[in-house]
Amino acid sequence: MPEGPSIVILKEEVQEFSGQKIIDVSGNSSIEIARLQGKTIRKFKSWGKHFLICFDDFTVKIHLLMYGTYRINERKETMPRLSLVFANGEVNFYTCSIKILEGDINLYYNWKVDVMNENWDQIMARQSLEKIPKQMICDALLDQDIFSGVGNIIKNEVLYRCKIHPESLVTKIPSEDIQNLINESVIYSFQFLDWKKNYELKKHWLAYTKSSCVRCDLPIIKKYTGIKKRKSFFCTNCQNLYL
DNA sequence: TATAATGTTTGAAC
DNA sequence: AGTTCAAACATTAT
Repeated sequence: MPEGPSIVILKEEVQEFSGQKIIDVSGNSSIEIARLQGKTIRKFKSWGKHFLICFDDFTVKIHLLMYGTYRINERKETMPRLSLVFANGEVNFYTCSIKILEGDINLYYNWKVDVMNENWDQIMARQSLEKIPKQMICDALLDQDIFSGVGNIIKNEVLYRCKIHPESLVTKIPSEDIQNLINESVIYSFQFLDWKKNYELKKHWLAYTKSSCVRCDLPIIKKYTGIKKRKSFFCTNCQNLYL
């Protein structure tokens, strides 16, 4: 379910509940959800893959992890982890991680590292990459403290677009290619957003889950790469390996 | 039916 | 004590 763009969609879909009072709360979350009863939602925010429900003095952080889902104005068969009912509807979250962050949300998050945030700072991304010269770029792209919101699909697609082999070492990649990669991580994330809204995300995949390269027709290599051992899909003919 | 998949935290092991 | 790694969590489509 969730890479950054999917959380942005979630945020947009619940806007009708922004400013609403929670008239009923339930769910099997381990947090003290009764605390939300009667509270008014001040704002919905997102930071990468984190979905944030902000109240006056605290914030509920929801992470959909790999299998998390949600329903708006409908329910699944299973009990929600968290269900919020308002005068004008309800939102239900399933199989997700939920935590409460006390106090000012700005003290928890650096908005500059969220590729889809208005405060995204590509200079900071460059600087962060300079601090991990020996890492593989496939790991760096998944680093939520550098490219918050980027997941395995975006990782693979951006590397393919930029013609960079996922196992390339950060410091060995030419500066222009690094810059291109940073730019594309944002561009692709917003395209992902549009495509997903139109239910045509998969149609645009060039490398992820593909079996042959659309540029040269040679086989796409599938391999668990880097420290994070997430699967990479790449063309050894079209993507340069910098070691 | 077994497998793999858009992810992260935790705690054991070293 | 600091680092590393695999297990755990959990759902659905192929």
